[in-house]
Amino acid sequence: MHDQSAQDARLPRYQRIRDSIAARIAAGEWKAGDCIASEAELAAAYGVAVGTVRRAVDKLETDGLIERAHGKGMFVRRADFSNSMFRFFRLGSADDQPLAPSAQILSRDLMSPPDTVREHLALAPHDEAVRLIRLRAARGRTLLREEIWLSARVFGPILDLDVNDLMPLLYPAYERHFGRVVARARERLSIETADAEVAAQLGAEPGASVVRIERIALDHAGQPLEWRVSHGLSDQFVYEAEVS
Amino acid sequence: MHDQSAQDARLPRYQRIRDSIAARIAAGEWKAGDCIASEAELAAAYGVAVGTVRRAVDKLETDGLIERAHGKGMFVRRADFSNSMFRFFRLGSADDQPLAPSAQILSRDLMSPPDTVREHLALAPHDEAVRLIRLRAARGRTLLREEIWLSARVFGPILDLDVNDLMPLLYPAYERHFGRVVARARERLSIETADAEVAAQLGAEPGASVVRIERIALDHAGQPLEWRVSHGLSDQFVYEAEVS
DNA sequence: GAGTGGTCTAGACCACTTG
DNA sequence: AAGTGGTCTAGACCACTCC
Repeated sequence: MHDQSAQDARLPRYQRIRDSIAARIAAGEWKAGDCIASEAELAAAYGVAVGTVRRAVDKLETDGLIERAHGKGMFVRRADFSNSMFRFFRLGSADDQPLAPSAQILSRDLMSPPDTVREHLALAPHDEAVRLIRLRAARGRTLLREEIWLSARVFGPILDLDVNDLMPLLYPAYERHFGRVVARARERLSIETADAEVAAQLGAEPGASVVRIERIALDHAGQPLEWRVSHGLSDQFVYEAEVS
Repeated sequence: MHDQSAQDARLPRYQRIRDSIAARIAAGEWKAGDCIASEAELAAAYGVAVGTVRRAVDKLETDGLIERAHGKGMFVRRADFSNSMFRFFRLGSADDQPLAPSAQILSRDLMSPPDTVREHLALAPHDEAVRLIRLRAARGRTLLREEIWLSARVFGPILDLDVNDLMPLLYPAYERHFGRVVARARERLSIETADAEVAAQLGAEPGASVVRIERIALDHAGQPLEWRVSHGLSDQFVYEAEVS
């Protein structure tokens, strides 16, 4: 259990309890669909008032990790919130097939990152980085080609993990193996023409119009965890955002 | 003040208080940037415990209507839509010229809106709507072609206003002339090929790749004010968003 | 009826900002 | 020092689900 924030006395207790419960879910203590401990049990276990536990589970609920059912209990959410595929593409709208987008990791490399990556991940001058190349597909069609960068100092051991430990989703794997929780992200979209490599991997013509999505993923403290550049076919692409 | 939910005894009190405060902001009692009443004052005024007021303002904060500053107070958020152009395009990156994007209103019409517009604006079956077509340009290049729909019941007089009263920006004009404040919006992006009209107005070839931006603009109470479909040239397009 | 989450109270103490 | 929001407590009572 790599549950740093749960130990950090600077954070409020409801936050530490929230992170602890999130880590216990991530560690598999409660699996998707399971009913977790009741509010009263959690309060007793953590030695706090019920109201404090309620604040923690309030946050877990808005974060999408659990669902609460009045009179029944609190349940680990089945649909994983960190699956960005569904945020990016209109798929399975007509027939309500629960399509399972696949992920295929093409490569994992330890390398010296380009300056832009170094900057986004706040790496020191000679720090190395891990680069993953991954394809995401659904309905037998490759929709996303992702280039993912991580600090080797933190995520180095990811190179030696069994590929299945990184499936199907990466963010839960970060939490499982490294205790790092992606709390939020900033994204930047633009339109490009595909270069030869991206075009080949997406099954498109070089020069085809593709969407470029840059994403910096941050933990609850605002520290950068992951830098990602994804390219997607534009014809099925859709992106939704709340602006204020 | 049509503050139905604040009277509906079926809703919890924190919800009714939240709606009441939202309505008071929408009515102009507190304007953008203003410090609203303190938690203690609100609790006394509504005759509830401070904790109940806190739940109400928690919701207002996550809804983005107010910001809270520890030790100072709670402030009405200033939704800054003043330059949506800059949210959409990378311009003037090299030389830091504060370029002035221009706006040109091509047409203003009273018409029966298509069903999709009727739905987004929550119009009654025979309500009419106002449609504006507007071009946005910068650096001598047309970058956005906007199709803007408003309820004629609310915004009908916009047809008779001097065009200069709608310049340079529409949202401030809505507030000036109709007292309607855009508080937030939902946007939906996708990629299309330009049809003949859009291509001509953007100075592109028909079939060129363009960005389609749908936006529903809402007031503080969540009522739809404006529905807008914009098309932009994709080569200079960039879109930034915070995800959580 | 027992157990669950949902609402609400009335305080305590702390941390931050301003005068 | 006074006023603000932030955390936390220890209860009360209600509404819902399941046995």
